Amino acid sequence: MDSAEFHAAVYEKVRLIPPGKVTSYGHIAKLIGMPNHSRHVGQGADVNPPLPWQRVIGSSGTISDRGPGTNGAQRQREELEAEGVEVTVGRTGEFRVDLRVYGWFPNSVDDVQPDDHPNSGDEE
DNA sequence: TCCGTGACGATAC
DNA sequence: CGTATCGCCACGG
Repeated sequence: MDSAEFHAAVYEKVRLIPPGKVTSYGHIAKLIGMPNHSRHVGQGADVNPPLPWQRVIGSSGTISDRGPGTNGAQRQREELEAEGVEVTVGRTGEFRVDLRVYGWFPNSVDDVQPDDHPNSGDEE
């Protein structure tokens, strides 16, 4: 698979993420059949069109910080909250989403159905 | 070719 | 929750 195909595959998955939900880079990588390319998923972020990357965060529910001076993470937080996603802020200023509530991790995009509730019966 | 680096992941402590 | 280590792979120097 070429890098172009890779990015295209990532694009298809990311655009399927429903509003009010978030997933992780690793899961996107798994969906496209490359579970070890988690880092490349994010790496292609700047070469892809304006995808809803705000819904793609780390496996721990943390939003990556692009470094000081960048308001990207802050913007993502606002975008997510606008969609109804509760974003918390740690003492070190990191943004965090509760994956137990807002996580979107279907076994495959083929498993995603309009009438389905992939997150039903959660909580623990 | 090797090395450093990176919107990552998982495990160990 | 924090740091440390290893694994993964593409890119540039």
